[in-house]
Amino acid sequence: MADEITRTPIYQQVAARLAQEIANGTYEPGSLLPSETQLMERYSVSRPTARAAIAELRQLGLVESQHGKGTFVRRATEPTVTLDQSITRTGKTFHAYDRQFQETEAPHGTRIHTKGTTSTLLQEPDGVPAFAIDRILTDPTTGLRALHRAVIPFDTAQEIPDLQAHPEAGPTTIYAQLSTAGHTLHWTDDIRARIPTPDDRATLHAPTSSCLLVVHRITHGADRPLMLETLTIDADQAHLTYPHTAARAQPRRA
Amino acid sequence: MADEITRTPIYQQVAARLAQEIANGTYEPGSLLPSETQLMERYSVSRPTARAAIAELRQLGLVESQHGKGTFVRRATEPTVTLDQSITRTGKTFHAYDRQFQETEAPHGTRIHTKGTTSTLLQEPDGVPAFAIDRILTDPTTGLRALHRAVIPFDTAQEIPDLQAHPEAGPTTIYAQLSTAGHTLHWTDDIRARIPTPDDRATLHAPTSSCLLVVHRITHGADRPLMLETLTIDADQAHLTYPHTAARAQPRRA
DNA sequence: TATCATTTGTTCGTATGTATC
DNA sequence: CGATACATACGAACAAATGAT
Repeated sequence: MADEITRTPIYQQVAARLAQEIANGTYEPGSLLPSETQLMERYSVSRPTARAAIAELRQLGLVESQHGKGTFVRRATEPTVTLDQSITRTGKTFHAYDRQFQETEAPHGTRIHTKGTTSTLLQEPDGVPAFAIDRILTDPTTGLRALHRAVIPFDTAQEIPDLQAHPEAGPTTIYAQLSTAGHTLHWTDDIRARIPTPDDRATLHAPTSSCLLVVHRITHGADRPLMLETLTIDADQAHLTYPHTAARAQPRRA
Repeated sequence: MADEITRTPIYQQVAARLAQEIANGTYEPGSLLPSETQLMERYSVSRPTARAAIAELRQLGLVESQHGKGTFVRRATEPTVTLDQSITRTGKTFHAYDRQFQETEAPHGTRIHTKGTTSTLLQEPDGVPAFAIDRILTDPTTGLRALHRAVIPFDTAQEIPDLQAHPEAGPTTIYAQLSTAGHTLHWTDDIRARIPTPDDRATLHAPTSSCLLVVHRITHGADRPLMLETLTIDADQAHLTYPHTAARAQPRRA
């Protein structure tokens, strides 16, 4: 690289140049990037440097390497699955995003004590006993997998016999139970994003995923949070939509 | 590493072990991880292997390296800034998240032709002429920076003299203008997450950021999309909240 | 089926640059 | 200035996956 003065590392210069060539179409989506050996010759760098440049592109999500085959330019991949996050009701029946998913495995319930973010979102101290029900949801048309966890404090479950007997019911079923028990429900969705752990990638079957969207949905009664749902999806494959309107401004609760 | 049989790479074994020791508190948040030289001795590996292990932890967001000082265990960092994404109005005045931000620089307007995701979200073909107004917003209490881009098709601007004269007005101002022009407004937020480019990191002043949250907000009139806003923030520092209630289920527009 | 060339993955060794204290 | 630490860069070797011969 003809750059002796600036302090930009060589591998970043190579990466930047390759990124530009991908952007302008020199290397087309789906095509093979030059092999490490070829990059060594072309840019007069060592193999570790060529590898570092490719690693940079991988981290940016521009390319994908396959052992024994080569490094491919990733196709610009817009998230395809749209998750409408609005909740609707018709009479006593609630509808939410879980309607578009199938359960591939039986839900797995455990008893936990809340802590950390869970406690914060439920506005409870740490150590409150609760049911935790984990599910793997699958979108049948695309194969997208999502992780769903529902956390139901014992306090909430105790009010409602049906809920206590079957905490592993689906969220919309629980909404209906809470509603018929006299609660006026509203929700707060809390949306974050984070890097997947290797475990996340395995359970979501998304080995190349780069970011996860995490939606915490808190179901509120009139005075306090009643349950917490957490939905985790691959941000490369799915995105969220929220239809909404302007509400009349009102004095906020403390 | 006493592992001659399994095919797990050594650097991943070291990384997994360090990750566990970080999780169980052997290495406390904020403390210094053993240096590369120490890791070489402790695990009987070479420097590149020790470095690869640390790189793995960096990618998982568990540690942060500082040139000349060492590698530190990152404090478990919950996003601190909460962006309430609801829109409220009092009379003719609209309020949105932009109320909690300051503009550090003057907005930068250009004329563009829509393409790609922008066209899709505006439900227009590619090549439609539009104003694009870019802003850098700053939360004064925390220093969080956010990127904001408003895309206003000429079709929308032409209806409204004030808007055409000053397309660089803030979103809530534009909502008011559209509303007084007779439009009944509603919004659809489209939420995605992606890895930051080096440019993103620079403009957001978030060199260690791992994921970005991207919110596309489409302002709809009665029949068609009127404008598109895009808000980009560091997911490590901020999260979004959407308060909502169950709407009556209604037949959907095609 | 077996072999071989190609390609990426892993691991070692070593040297130099540069930031920090 | 020197010691320590991470960053960059080169060279070399072998392993493992892939596809073609």
